[in-house]
Amino acid sequence: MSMYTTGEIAKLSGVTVRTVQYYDTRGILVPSELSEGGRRLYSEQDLKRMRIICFLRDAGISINSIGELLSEEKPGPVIKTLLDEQEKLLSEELQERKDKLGIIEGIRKGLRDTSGDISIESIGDIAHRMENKRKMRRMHIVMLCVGIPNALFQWTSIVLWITTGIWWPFVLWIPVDIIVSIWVFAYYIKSVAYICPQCHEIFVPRKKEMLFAKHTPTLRKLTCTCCGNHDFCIETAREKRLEDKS
Amino acid sequence: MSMYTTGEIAKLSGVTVRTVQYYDTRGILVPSELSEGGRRLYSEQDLKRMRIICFLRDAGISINSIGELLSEEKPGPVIKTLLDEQEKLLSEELQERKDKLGIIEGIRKGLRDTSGDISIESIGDIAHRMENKRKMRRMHIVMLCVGIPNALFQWTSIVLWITTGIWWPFVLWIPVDIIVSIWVFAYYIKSVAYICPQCHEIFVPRKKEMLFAKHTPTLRKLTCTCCGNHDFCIETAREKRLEDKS
DNA sequence: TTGCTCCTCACGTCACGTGAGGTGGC
DNA sequence: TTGCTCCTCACGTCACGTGAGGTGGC
Repeated sequence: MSMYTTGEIAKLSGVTVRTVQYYDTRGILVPSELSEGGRRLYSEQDLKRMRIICFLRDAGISINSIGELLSEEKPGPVIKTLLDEQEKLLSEELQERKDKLGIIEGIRKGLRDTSGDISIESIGDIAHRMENKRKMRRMHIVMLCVGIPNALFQWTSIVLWITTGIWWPFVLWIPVDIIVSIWVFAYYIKSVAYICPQCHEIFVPRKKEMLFAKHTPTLRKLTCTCCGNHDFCIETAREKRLEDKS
Repeated sequence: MSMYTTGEIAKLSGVTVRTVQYYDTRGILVPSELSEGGRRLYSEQDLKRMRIICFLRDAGISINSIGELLSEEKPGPVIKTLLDEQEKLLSEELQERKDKLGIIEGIRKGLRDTSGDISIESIGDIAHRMENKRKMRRMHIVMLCVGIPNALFQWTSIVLWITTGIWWPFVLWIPVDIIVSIWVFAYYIKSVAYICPQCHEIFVPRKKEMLFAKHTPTLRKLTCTCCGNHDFCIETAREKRLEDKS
């Protein structure tokens, strides 16, 4: 029977000689013969095994796992768990790359918006704006998830009252509505801070002032706790360090 | 000015103490002070730098590249090439995961079709069938890419002849059509082999026999060059080792 | 004899994680 | 004094790649 040398096995299975040698030292594909001069000689069976190893490797399964799998008498259950684990891992890694690509897109956008020279600080600003956007989006989602069901129930109860004359669901819901509204407002107050346009400090305003201040979706007219300036301030997500102070 | 310890910097930027120490030894974030006892002390500036480092790291940029970027006076062009490279790398890695997930799906399907116990050989069979499918698909694509334009031109010239009486494009195309047809057939013959249902050997039939043999899209009635059996044989992609023999 | 292939060390990769054994600072 | 935090080695990770220096086989 003709035997294959290391180089032949490598070429036939599309790997380097070094890889074939490595699989030998790892005990995953030991040549079935050795020549007198100590050279590795592989049989047709070995080639088939090598093909299977490469196939599983192409699915991203580790050499250790392939070794265990191949030494198993009944590989059925082992391979199934292995595939499950591998699929989970790959899906996570896939999502990770997507997230990273998203960050890169964000940096690109931020750089386009940057006027003048790009400095290290401007990268920091981009990072801050992106982080802020992410946090604010999360906050808005939480508020909507609580607020919308509440509003829906309220409207439904009003419609019910008008169309059928059943009034008690509306009345019963009033205290719940008040509690939910207070919670949403408290959550909102606790989650944001403002950037003073005068001194650029990030500050947390007093709750009472915030409640009655003029505002747009992203600005609010407040008195800076740092420099005392009274003007429209940019809303931003509150950092953990500031949370202790409030 | 208050300074941060290693642990504080770590907590504020969401990494481990070990990572902060590592960035110091790598020279990427050297603490601006050391206490008398040799402990690292970080300034507010250091924290900002750390945030930028973490941000770029989250985009998957290597520590080396971040180091180079931060030591640059005008980081504009450097960051742009870095982002391009990183995007390319991530896209490749993304595709790689997708391919691996595809292989896992293929193994799953193959295992469902496997009757009886799952053995190492059955994994080999699945690998072989998948590899075969891939190669056959590639072959079919090449054939279609050549065949369809040729057929289209031929039909167009016929339509032209019938509707306007201009006959010469059709006549001129006849020799081209013959050459293309021969090439497609030669390519097809060169790309396939057949599995004998009797002896399970993969063989390459004689060209003449193949040309006139009865066939379906996946089967062809041939004489096995190994055992002489004459029956419908399964079409499969030809391996490189067999190509030399033909 | 001359290329070519193959052999075995032994070290490098990348961004940290994990002890071990010792010490600073409240 | 007692925890807690921090310090510096030093080794491990994963699947090989890359020389170096030597040798088998045509």
